[in-house]
Amino acid sequence: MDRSDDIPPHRYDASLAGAIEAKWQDRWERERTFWTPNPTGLLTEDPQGVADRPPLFVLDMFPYPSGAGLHVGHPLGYIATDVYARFQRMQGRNVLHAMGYDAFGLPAEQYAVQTGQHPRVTTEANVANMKRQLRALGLGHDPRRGPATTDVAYYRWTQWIFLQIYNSWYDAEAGRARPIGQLVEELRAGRFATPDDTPFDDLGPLQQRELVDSFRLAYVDEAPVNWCPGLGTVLANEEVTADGRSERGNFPVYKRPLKQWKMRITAYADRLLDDLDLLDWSDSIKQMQRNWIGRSTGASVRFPVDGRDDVAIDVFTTRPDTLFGATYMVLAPEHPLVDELTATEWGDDVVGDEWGSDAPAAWRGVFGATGNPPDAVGRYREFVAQKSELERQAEGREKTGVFIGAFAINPTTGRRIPIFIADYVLMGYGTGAIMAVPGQDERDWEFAEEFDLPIVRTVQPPADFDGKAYVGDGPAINSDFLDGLPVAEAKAEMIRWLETTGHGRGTVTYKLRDWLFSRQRYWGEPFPIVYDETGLPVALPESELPVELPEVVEFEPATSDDPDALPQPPLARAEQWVEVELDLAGPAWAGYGGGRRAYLRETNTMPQWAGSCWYYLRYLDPTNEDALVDPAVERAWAAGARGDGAPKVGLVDLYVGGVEHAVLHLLYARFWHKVLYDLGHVTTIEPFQRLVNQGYILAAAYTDERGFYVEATEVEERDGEYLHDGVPVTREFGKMGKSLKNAVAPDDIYRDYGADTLRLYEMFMGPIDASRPWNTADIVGVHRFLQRLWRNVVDEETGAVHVGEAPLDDDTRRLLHRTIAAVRDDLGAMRANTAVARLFELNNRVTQLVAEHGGAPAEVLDALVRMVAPLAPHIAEELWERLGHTATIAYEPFPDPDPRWLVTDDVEIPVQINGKVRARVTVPVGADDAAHEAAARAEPRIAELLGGAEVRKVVVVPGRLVSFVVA
RNA sequence: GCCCGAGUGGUGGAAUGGCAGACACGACGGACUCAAAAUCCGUUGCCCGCAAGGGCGUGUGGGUUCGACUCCCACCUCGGGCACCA
Repeated sequence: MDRSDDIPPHRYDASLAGAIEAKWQDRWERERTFWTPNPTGLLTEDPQGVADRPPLFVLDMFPYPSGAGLHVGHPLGYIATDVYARFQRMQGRNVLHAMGYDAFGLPAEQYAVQTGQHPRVTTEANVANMKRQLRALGLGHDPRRGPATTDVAYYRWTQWIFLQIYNSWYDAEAGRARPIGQLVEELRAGRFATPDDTPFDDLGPLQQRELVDSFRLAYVDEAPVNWCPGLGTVLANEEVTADGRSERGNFPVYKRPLKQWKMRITAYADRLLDDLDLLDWSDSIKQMQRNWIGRSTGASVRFPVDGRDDVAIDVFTTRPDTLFGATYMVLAPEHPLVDELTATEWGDDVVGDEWGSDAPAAWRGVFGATGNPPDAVGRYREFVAQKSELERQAEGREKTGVFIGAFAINPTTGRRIPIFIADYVLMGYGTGAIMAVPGQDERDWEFAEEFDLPIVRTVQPPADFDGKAYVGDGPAINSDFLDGLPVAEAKAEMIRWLETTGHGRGTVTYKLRDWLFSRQRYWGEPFPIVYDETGLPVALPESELPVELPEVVEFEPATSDDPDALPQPPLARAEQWVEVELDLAGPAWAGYGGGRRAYLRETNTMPQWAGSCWYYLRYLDPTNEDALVDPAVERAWAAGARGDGAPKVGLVDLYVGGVEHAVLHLLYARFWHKVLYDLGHVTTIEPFQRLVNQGYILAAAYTDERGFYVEATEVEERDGEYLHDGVPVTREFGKMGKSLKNAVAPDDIYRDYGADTLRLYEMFMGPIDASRPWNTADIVGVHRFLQRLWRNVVDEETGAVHVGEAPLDDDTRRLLHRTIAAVRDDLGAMRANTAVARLFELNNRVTQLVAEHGGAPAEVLDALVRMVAPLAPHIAEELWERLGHTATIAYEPFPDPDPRWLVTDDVEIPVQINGKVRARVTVPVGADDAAHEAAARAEPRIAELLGGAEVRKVVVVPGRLVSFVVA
């Protein structure tokens, strides 16, 4: 017999779910259900009448529109925010929720390289496919507010923001960015040093420009950068892995000095660090940002060079208290002073090319075995340059280096101490030079042992200490005026001494480096920058925006295996675009511009992070052609309060996304937001008030005996063994995706169960911030719930609605109101998993009532359907309509619990004897302690167990428990 | 090495000082059925016991408390971040 004949015609199965879902998605679109009104501008239309409600901005980290489409891991966060946003709409908020696309970037470009098809074509096709997949989930987004970063109308404003940053400088004294014009005023007023102390207006135009450019928040710098020939582009520090490879593609990365754009994020280090305290983010993410910024407090100390009064070496140390124990110095191999200290000629003397009679052979080591100091330095630098980052790792911490023939003077002891170069000192941190204190630093100890250098303890280790360098606390020794002081006090005292004597001062250093901002790619935002005949950059005026990407034949930068290959951006090949004649009126102080002249365009493009740094701002006012965002619109959405009622400092109320952006996107976006704040374009000091990092969806992945992944869908389980084509394979769990061949497409789940089931399953799997393994077999549980819910309203055979047939008994009423209270709490706190469990319980009760009475009380069904609406909106809309309502349920009030039904007359509590539960008794609510104890003692089993024993103590927690302690 | 986070039934998980295992999957048993599917009902942490009942139990070991999955100390395992950062 054909099975389908047996299925009742009105059963909630995948095909009915599909029909219901399509119906409501169409209707939401047609009725503009999720259009969110702005107070002014082009988006004031208010079809749902919610403009006066308190605002709430809910945001997802927007997706990259990949050609592979979505798998069920992607929408986890989108469903969570949708549930939250829908819940808040039912709580009376005007909710802004939308979805754009982060569409610049490598994959589209690489695909274009392979196929010759323009990246815009594939990008747009991918965006369309992803929109279709997301629409099928029933996400309540305002469809007008989701730009793609590749839209010219969007990246015009990315370029505009770049100009704002370029035309700003950081006034450290004021603690904020200011327009570049105000810098010129300050320079004229003599606030900052000028070359040779020449008054600013007496400097030549070129010198003026160079001086001003050196202050800008976006600047061109020639410095060692991460050059990745395999990708043909340079990369930010954040995009390079610990083993010196590109995060994308895993190609080797080399440090090369190249002229590149940078952004002065380091100017904001303190604010980026300190303002974390104002944000509702997880401690782990805050900690990751703190570590990345890496603020260390200590001192900078100036060491004179022996025999040279024209040079001194500045070091940074976090342990100024150990200065008496500094027995040698180390410079980074590429430190600029090295050449000078080993120069064969300076002044009238010739000293630097001799080892000197007091240099033991051990100091010269293998690199200085023959020849003079310049030879040794040259050999060592060559040795270091050859080492890839990977080799450095593999060698571990083995110390290498060489004495350079010069000595410095320890300012506390007056003793001559030798100067070394070694690659354990990094040019990029602090001053690129250290004072070495082997007694209190493990690395210095190892180096001192290797090169037979003196070791002086300046902190007394405990008696039982048998290690080498002692890094703990203790009284200072061998340190003259510091002796006896604990570390913290000794630090403070030494800083006082340094500042009094002029040998140094207290100071702060950061691990954070300026952000490398240019890439040699095609598919990114062009810079609004041209170069004149001086080779210095000139910013285009706003009227020249947008600078559109030129058409090119080849999209690929030159890639290479050769670490010495040079970057060749694809835009450089668009010669007609690069060479441009413009009439640019420059500022008077710089003396350029005026009349049509030839310029060359910048051929680098911006990194993918540029567009994602500010997209949330554009969601506010996506069609505004006159401003990034209308100030009145920005103010309106910034006006909300935090959950606890305190004013918020971050614009976005709730931001949900993956933890992988902890130090990339989230740091860059905070930086841009703060610049925009300083310049008066936004009114909040932070972009994201509350951040939730959703976990990953994991899935079983299988490897064959060679270690290769096999298609997870083709693996069968037999007697606890996993077989692929009959061959045993090994199971592991990993993040769902293409690379592990374990992706599950949402389209398959829609087809078998419907989108509401998928939404509910993803929410029910576990807490939002935990990773959870996907298990298709578990989906039937939530699908059955929806079937039962459906059947509790609609007769499967006739399609008729049956409600009101059952009386509403007190137990059910109590369960109803307890459920309302719990679900409301859970959804407000983004604990959808437990909210779903509560709804299961209530629905199971309703199912019993329907079985007994042929229908459920209308009051219960009404509340149940409202509570289900945020989680499974399509079925809720359909049931709501069948229950006789005409308007969408999306803005219906979420049910309120009736406090009278949250309390009961009696409560059953446990009775413990010596901490073990021995019985339960029922006591009236509000009974006093004595009544509790009496009820407990009256319970036969307790009476028996207490028997003649001596009760030493009775603990009563009214309404919770009674606990006897017996001897 | 340093800094976070996690460890609870066969499985996903719930409980944040007060009845451990809510809810769900799976499994087992039953009703319906010629049969199966679907649906509905029941049982389901482990051990002893016919039962009443008892013992054990939240990674390991200790501690605080009348009472600990929850707080404290030490350790183990797994996951994440950083890593010669002076």
